[in-house]
Amino acid sequence: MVTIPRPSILAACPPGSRVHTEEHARSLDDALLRYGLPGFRPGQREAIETLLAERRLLFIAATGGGKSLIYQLPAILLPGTTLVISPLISLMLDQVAALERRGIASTFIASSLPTEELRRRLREFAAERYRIVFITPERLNSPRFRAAYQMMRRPLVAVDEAHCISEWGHDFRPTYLRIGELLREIPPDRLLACTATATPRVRGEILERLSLPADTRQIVLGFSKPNLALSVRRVRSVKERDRRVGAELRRRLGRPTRRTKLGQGAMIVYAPTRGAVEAEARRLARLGWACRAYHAGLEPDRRVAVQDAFTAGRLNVVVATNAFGMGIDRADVQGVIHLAPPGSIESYYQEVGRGGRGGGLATGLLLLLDSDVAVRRQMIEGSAEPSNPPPPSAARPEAPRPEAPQPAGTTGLSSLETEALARANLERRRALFRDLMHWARSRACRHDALVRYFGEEIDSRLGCGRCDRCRRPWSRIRRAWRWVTARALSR
DNA sequence: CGTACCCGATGTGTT
Repeated sequence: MVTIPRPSILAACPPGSRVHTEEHARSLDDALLRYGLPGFRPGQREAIETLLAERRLLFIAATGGGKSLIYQLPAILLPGTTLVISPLISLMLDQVAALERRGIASTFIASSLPTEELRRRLREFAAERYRIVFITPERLNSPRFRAAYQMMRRPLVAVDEAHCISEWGHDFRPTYLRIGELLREIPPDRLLACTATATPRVRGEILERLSLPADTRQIVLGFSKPNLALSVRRVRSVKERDRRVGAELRRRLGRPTRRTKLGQGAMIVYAPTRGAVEAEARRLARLGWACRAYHAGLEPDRRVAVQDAFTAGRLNVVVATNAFGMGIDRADVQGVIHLAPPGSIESYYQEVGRGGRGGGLATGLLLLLDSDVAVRRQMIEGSAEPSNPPPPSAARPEAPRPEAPQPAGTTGLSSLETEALARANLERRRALFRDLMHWARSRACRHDALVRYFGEEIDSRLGCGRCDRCRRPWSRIRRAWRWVTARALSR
């Protein structure tokens, strides 16, 4: 474990800026009006005030809980350029579009831009023409970017989707683990991390990796999604799995139809591999559903087309790998089906949480077929091979790579250390999957167990009343009994 | 056997 001794990466701030006053509060309301909103939603004002007064905050709220306002409002109030670190270029596009509609000068800087445009934006950035600039964590490595930012005012850095630090940093996108380190020479006055899903453990890791003190205030608005009706079904064969999927689609959407509209309902079907996605999408299309496959192996244009068709309501079923999700905003998703278990409760919660955004009832059906569970296990075991396993020799025969056992350019780790990290990461992923399977097999209320996993206290032991566990007869009787005894005791 | 950034070495065709 690499621990960073520095207590804080925040820049020293003039003491006056920490004082919170009546005047300050009024300027918040003014800013909100200018922003175009009539009032704060629960928790938002407190979060912004905390960020302004204490200069650091970990903010956790379900999707739609108004996370972006927590950095956007301070960005309007504070002089200088606020930086938002975001995992996906597609997310940055959405955010910039939304800010432009509000008349806030913002942009993103990413490799997707033509060189000339990239240069222009860097110039404008350096001249502090933007209120908010979106970047990926990798951009913090760029010398040109760093040099520009170093000369600028740095009121706030916000790490959006901060769970990526823990979810991706350990293997897939290592820069996520180094954000704190990369900010050391360009320290912002304030630092905000926000996400919709993080266990207490992950929250601790986020703070640690960002070099924020462990007592940094955490505002957690809650994980409960009572409108989700969750169930887990063990299935014996592919045939039975197929039948369950079809039945669930019909139950939620009615008869298969190719004519779909926004508001009529939609479903997301998650599959573990690209191959399984393609196969299932073909099967469902044959059955008459307006459905498309989505995974990272598709042409970029096609991915955008499928996502747009889904959010616009021209499709009501998407079969996808975990590539589908972040930034998907459709209110009438009535259910999420998992053909196979994802790698963790965090992933499951993120994915199933794409249902019921509009507040209506939505179902989550997780199917467990032994061979699919095995596929997930293989993915976990295979993923943590020492660093990136080189592609099979057939892939690029004419590219003679210089003998470089260590890509030692960025990390100064010995092979022993990298191996130890890989092993720890493997253990970590095994444990995450164990937790998911434990949850799947547990007899507790699905909803309550999920919420408890994320560290939220549950006072009512009555269950959600909607999940498969709560709907079993013995469970209903026990619940009724508890209710009666609780009432009797309270007299 | 899934998830995404990065701009940099190399090659091909144009004026």
